[in-house]
Amino acid sequence: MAARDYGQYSGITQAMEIVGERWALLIVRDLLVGPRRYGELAAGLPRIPTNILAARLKELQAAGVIRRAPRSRVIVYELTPYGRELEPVILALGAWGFKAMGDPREEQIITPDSMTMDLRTTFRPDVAATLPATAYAAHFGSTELLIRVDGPSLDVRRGDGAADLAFASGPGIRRLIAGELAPDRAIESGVVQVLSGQGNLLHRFADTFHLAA
Amino acid sequence: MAARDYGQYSGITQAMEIVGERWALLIVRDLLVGPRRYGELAAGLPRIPTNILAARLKELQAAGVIRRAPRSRVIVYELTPYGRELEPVILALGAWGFKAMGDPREEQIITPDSMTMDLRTTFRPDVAATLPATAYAAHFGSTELLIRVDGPSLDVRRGDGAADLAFASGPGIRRLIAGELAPDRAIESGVVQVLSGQGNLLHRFADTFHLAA
DNA sequence: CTGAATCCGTTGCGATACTG
DNA sequence: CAGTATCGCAACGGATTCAG
Repeated sequence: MAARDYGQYSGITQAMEIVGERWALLIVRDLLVGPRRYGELAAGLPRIPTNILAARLKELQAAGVIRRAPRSRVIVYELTPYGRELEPVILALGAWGFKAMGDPREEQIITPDSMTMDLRTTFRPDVAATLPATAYAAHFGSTELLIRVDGPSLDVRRGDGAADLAFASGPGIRRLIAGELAPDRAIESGVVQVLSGQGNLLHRFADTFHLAA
Repeated sequence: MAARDYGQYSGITQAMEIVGERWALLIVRDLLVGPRRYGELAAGLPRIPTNILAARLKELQAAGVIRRAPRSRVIVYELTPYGRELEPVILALGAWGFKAMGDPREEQIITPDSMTMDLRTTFRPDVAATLPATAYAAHFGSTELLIRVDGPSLDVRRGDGAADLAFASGPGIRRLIAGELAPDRAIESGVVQVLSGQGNLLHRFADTFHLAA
């Protein structure tokens, strides 16, 4: 820590010394979705070496950002209250990065947790509050998310369920959320495939989840 | 980039691939205060190796976060509009880290730019708007800042100037801002030394710059 | 089978020296 | 003053092995 600290006394350097190491904030991101087991974290961060994951978990624990908790016979990792206060940081960073996203590279995948946080990032509670409560079932490759919007509140969880609109999409969904692609065009061009429900509900989805440039 | 990317298609991983490298966000932090020359950046980041600074500047430029600009015969680095959009990220990170700060370690220093951003982080525009316009001259070791609060707006610049309250302080100022130390106690205990003006203006300062736990 | 620890090759970082 | 070059080391990446 002596050679790797920033030698400065300020809020940002302090934060960087705690969560500035590679992978640390991505672990926090996934834990913002919910408590996770070691293997679940490894699965959500496909390229993380197992020794690095173990090291980060220890460091984040020592810093009071996460804790190990026994949950019905197995260990899960979860954020402490202080760790949960990183949510605004993750959301701000996610919004900033979202604008720089292009088309996905070959090896880039979408995980349920990363998609969940991207949805939280782009969610507009003020807009949603003016719209009727709606449930969307979204299929991104093999990951299925049930997205429930009710007034200004958002709930995303894995799995399927009753929904007003069910659709499948690849990474092209980003262009819909970014406003680069109109909902109608998204359906016409096959970027989004409506599986059930009225296709024009995709307008509502695009209004609810949107990040202006 | 192939071995060091995160292999995921999401806003946060995209952001981390651009500004996630060591030192990158600290460079952005200092540039949020204003355009800076190479040597000024090096001086503000005392422990950064010069080759790393050069490398980061190139990477940030390539990513469209900063640009080199000629300013009256010399080159300065400045944020692009997109780079400036990192301000909410830096402020959120700074606020989070601020809460974890303890007493400074031996080698930790305070730079004018880092202190300026810490002040911006803890500035409460809503509170300031209810208070009279006030100018503070703050001396932290060898760095002098002129802090002008006028309604909900804050202006911090280096150097001295006419002020309603001039004071000197060491890193103990953090405890004042964190609310751990009352303004009166700060003066009594010598943590803050009033150089000119009415000492009770320090109350106003503590109200204006404050971060609750 | 999950949750790691170990080993080793590679890369990025830290420190210092050097150059236009 | 604004970088570039060099070198040792610590951290990372990948695979394998080990413990509960």
